[in-house]
Amino acid sequence: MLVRTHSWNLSPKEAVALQRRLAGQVITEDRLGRVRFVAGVDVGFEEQGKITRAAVVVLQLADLSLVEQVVARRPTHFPYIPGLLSFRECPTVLAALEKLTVTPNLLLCDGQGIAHPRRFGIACHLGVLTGLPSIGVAKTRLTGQHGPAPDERGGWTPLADKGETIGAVLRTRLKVRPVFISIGHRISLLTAIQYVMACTTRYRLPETTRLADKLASGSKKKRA
DNA sequence: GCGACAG
DNA sequence: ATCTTGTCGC
Repeated sequence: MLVRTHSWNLSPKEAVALQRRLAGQVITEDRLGRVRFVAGVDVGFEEQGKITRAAVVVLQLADLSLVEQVVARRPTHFPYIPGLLSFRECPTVLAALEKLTVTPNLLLCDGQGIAHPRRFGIACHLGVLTGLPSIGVAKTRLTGQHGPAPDERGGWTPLADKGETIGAVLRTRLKVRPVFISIGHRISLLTAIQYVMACTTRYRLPETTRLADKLASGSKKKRA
């Protein structure tokens, strides 16, 4: 598939300025058609961090069966700085997305969407650059406050910051720590929660994320 | 100044 | 994220 892009050779200050500008392009309401293919995106590292490895898997939403999987590797060019994660991971993820022959209708990203200091986490960045609806699925919190999430599967409580709801703390399974869901692009929070649950079967994380994670980090020499 | 801090 | 073995609990 084709993707938009921009310079990635930026200083942290320039990156922050770009986030403030691109944040204005995020669409926070449902603007997605029928969702048939859902993609999962994840990133891993090789050579002690020297190489960034991005994996994208495309599943058929109906039965969560694997339709396509691609991997891309690039030299790591930006450090990990809380709030600027996308500048470290996007270039390689975009390279992987360009290899896809099937265009997904929705992107589930590993990290935050608008639940970010400048409301522009990696899910927003990937959504805006691809033009695809996207959702941020993070394992831990970056910013915002919240109460306890309900115990039952599918239960959630708002993640708030400065008076606004920026996401949901969602219990995907009974007795497991909740995940942090937030809007990436072209989708509402309620719809995002429904798709995340639709992609989650017997584990805490959605199948898209699990398969992408396996491809991004577990194929070189780890688990048997 | 101090504490927080996606992956 | 990554470096790393066994171990506690459902």
